[in-house]
Amino acid sequence: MSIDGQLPPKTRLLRAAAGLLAKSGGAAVSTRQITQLAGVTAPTLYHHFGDKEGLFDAVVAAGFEEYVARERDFAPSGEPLEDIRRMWDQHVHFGLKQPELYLVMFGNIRPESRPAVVADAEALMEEMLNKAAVAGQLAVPPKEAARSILAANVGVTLMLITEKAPERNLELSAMTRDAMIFAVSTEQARDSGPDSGKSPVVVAAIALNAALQASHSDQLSSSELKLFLEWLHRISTSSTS
Amino acid sequence: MSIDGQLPPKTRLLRAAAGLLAKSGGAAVSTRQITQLAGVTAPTLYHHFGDKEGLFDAVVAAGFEEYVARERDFAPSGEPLEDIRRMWDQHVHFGLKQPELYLVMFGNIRPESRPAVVADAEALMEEMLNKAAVAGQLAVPPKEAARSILAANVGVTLMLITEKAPERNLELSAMTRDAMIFAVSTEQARDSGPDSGKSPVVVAAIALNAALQASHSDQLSSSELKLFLEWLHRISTSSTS
DNA sequence: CACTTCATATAGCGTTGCTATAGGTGCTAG
DNA sequence: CTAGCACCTATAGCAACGCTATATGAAGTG
Repeated sequence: MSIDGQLPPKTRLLRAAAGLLAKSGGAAVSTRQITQLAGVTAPTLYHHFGDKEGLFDAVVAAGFEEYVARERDFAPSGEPLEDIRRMWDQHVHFGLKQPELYLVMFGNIRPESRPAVVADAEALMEEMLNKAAVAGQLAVPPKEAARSILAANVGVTLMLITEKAPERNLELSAMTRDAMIFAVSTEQARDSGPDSGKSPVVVAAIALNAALQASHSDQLSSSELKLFLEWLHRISTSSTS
Repeated sequence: MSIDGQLPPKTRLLRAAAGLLAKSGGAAVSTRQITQLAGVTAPTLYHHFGDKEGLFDAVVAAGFEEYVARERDFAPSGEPLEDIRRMWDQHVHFGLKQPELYLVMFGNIRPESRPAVVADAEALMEEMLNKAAVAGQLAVPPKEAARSILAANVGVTLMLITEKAPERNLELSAMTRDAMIFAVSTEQARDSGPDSGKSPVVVAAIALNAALQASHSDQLSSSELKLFLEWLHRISTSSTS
């Protein structure tokens, strides 16, 4: 059960901590557990890492290296904004694959103390956004864009982590991702139209009715569609308000 | 320094915990600090609240009540989307004004365990988005929109909390907020290129869906309605390939 | 060999969340 | 008035925590 080999104690501590952190299911991991698994006593830990957080930072640094490395390998596509998209997805993927490690990195939030790893992640994203800016695809300063996107990215990942695996809906991520990228990009050609009005059930039903007839949606079979339209007609001719 | 008056110990514990939590600057607050300030001994705490987390949950519940109350008071403006905007801002404001309380509510993340308060906040936002959906202003199902917006909202707030107060840039919040709201709304793509945005069918279906759930129309029997809603759901979640 | 330096161990401090047990307090029943 | 009962609170202390003062061993250098 212990981590032996003739590896130096420092390495054994790192592996023990990473292993326990990965298996613990988010529960707290004590220094005693770590030192015991590493086959080492307490002072050794504090000699090498200062304190518990120092150890965790070291573990996180290793995890982040892996994260960044995968990031950079994939980087060189022609489209900077497409790279950002992939960066977002890998961020989420990393968080869901190693939730405990991710939470040590991004979930350990305290006021006025920003973990170094956040700044690193921000720098990485900013660097990529810079390319987009050079290409004239950015409508916002890269720094602000990076912070904004990263904030949303972390928020989404944290929310997905709190969900039980089977229920996870990655659509949430994709949608938020595209919203953020679209918002900072220059491709928007918005034109706020004169909208309005309230549409109660009847109006909505009428709109749907018209829209359905005009488009060839294949979400419903023809027999289903027929019955659907009949009900729709019933609703839209009723006088609810 | 102690909380006296002749208030019952349960109340004193709540106030002591809330007070310490607010002042502690994010540092951990111990049960001994709390019980001492409340002028009470340990077993009293555990008799009333079960454990430390139970106490904090109670404090959070109170804080959330305040949060929701302020929310609802401001709610009734004409424009649902404007209400969402204000909701976002109040969320951020609440987080920055009481960071410690906010972190207990939203920052205490663990895998597979979603705090009840998150679900409540999500429900509150979904409720508001429903109004927007009824008005035909939503291009996405309210549930998904709520989760997405809330995720980004929490992410931004957490990021702002980690910054030291003087450096806080609320532009980050405003920008992310508008990006998310814009993304779920129908105001985009009104003049519309080929593949920009959802088709009218989808928008109408979403609006009708929300409207039907809001007003109990009796034009359809319950079994018919069930099937009808199922089809509607199929349409409104279809991608605009 | 003496001396320094680095690395690990022994033992224990102070604090944490929590609890087994017992004692008070106020109520209703006889 | 007293007996019993349910509720609430206190005394005292356990096990686990992060961490450290101090000591011992090993390795290299003059």
